[in-house]
Amino acid sequence: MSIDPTDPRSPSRQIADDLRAAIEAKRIAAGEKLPSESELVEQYKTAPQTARKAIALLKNEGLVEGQRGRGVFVVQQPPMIRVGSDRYARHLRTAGKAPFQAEVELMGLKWRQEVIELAEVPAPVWVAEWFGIPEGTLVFVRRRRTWIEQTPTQLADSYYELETVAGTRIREEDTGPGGGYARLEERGFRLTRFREELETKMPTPTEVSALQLRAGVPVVHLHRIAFAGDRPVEVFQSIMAGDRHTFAYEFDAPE
Amino acid sequence: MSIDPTDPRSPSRQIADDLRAAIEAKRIAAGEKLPSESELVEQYKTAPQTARKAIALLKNEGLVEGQRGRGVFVVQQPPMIRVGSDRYARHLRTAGKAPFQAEVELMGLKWRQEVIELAEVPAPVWVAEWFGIPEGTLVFVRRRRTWIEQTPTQLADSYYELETVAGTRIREEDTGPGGGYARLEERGFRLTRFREELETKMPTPTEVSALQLRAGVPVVHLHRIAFAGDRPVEVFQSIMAGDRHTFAYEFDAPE
DNA sequence: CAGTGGTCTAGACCACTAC
DNA sequence: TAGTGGTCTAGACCACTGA
Repeated sequence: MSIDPTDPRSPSRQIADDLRAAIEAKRIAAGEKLPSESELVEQYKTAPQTARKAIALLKNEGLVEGQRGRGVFVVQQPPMIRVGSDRYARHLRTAGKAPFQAEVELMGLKWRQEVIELAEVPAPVWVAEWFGIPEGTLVFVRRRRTWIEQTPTQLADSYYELETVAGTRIREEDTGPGGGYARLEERGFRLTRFREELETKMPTPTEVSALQLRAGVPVVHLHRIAFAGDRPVEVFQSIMAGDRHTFAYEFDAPE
Repeated sequence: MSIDPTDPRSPSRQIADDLRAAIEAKRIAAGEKLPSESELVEQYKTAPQTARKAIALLKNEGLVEGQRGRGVFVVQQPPMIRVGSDRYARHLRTAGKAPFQAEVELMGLKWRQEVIELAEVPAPVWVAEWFGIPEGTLVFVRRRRTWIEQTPTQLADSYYELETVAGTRIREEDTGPGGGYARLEERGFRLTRFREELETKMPTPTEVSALQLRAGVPVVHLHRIAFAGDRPVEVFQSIMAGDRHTFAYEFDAPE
């Protein structure tokens, strides 16, 4: 392994490509250590900063992770949580499970929610649009962070019109068995339909620390609207760690 | 604006945070130029490499884009293509539109597909699993790249069992009006159900060049299985540019 | 031709780990 | 204490843009 000066790829790129190939061919397995910076310098006869840059490229792809004083290691992919369109099944709610909880417990994992904020706030534009109310009207928001085992995985905000949640446990820390959706149904909002929209992008630094994301891990922005008949009763936004979630939808062929 | 040595954030991070704030507050609008490297060096009284690193951080977030000889510019978000669960509607196929085509033309955009490979290949593991056949059995694959206007947006592979596509136009460059699904239905496979699975990750360098991705743009891996009754007739994989697609699913509340 | 970004070289200090 | 990664400083060359 050495650098080919006639290669149009820059030296740092060549080193990165070599290492990536080694990782993909499992010559360096998940959890194993990459050659150290000084070893790369010696192997490739290059400057330390060039070796560093090669490693930086791999970090930004989410393939490797540096640990100060120890080395750079091939990332162990964390277990994926499958988020499916069948998780809103009513039978789960009547069994006292909130949608996300059901999903996670199915995989034998421990689940925890941390309530960050319960407040009345002026409705953001897109929330107001779904509710069909003027922008800035007061709405109730539940902000929370979801943990699975020891890792945060999701930042979730649920918005409700004030009269929808007046006097319900949705305004309290603990919404009770079955979660918020169970409380809505008790209030007579029979949830009939859901709409979900997904986007992906790189996280902001705030998101990186709130979700303890490694470099090179994108996030998924999930928007959900829960309908009771034609009426949107909950508008939901979630930012989820991209390396810990897959999304599955199953549907019949529309006519 | 200057660097605070007591701040726990590193200088490059402080500069990046300042610039990001300016971008988010639209003090620097989309398409506008950031201060040049030398201007940053002067403003913050720092070394050029530190300013460079700050800019590199923003690039990896997909917020800015460097243009050699011109400057660093705030990224213009490209228009998003909405990929919805209603795009498989049969009435579109009978109208001669392939699913993706219908979606895109609805937005008034021009659409083009470039066939990369038509071949019989040994089935990859996950494809074999869905078809319920031994790994390595020969299957037919259509690999193609989809362009919208002047930009590539999707790398798509469709897998079929050999007997499913024998003697059909699915094996040819041009599948004819309504696309591959229309041909399957003509053959008697009435498509009744779809399953889609989504994941997101950072692209490989190969994907970066094939999709002409900017730094800091993740990709979405979409897997789809098309069922005729209980039988999977097409297994599909697509890698899509994360900054050009949103995904929308609408479904009734399961019982 | 001056200005700008992209990359490399060279050397330094710090924080942390493992022995 | 030696080895490792993380960051900064300093200086250089090249490729490209725009006046």
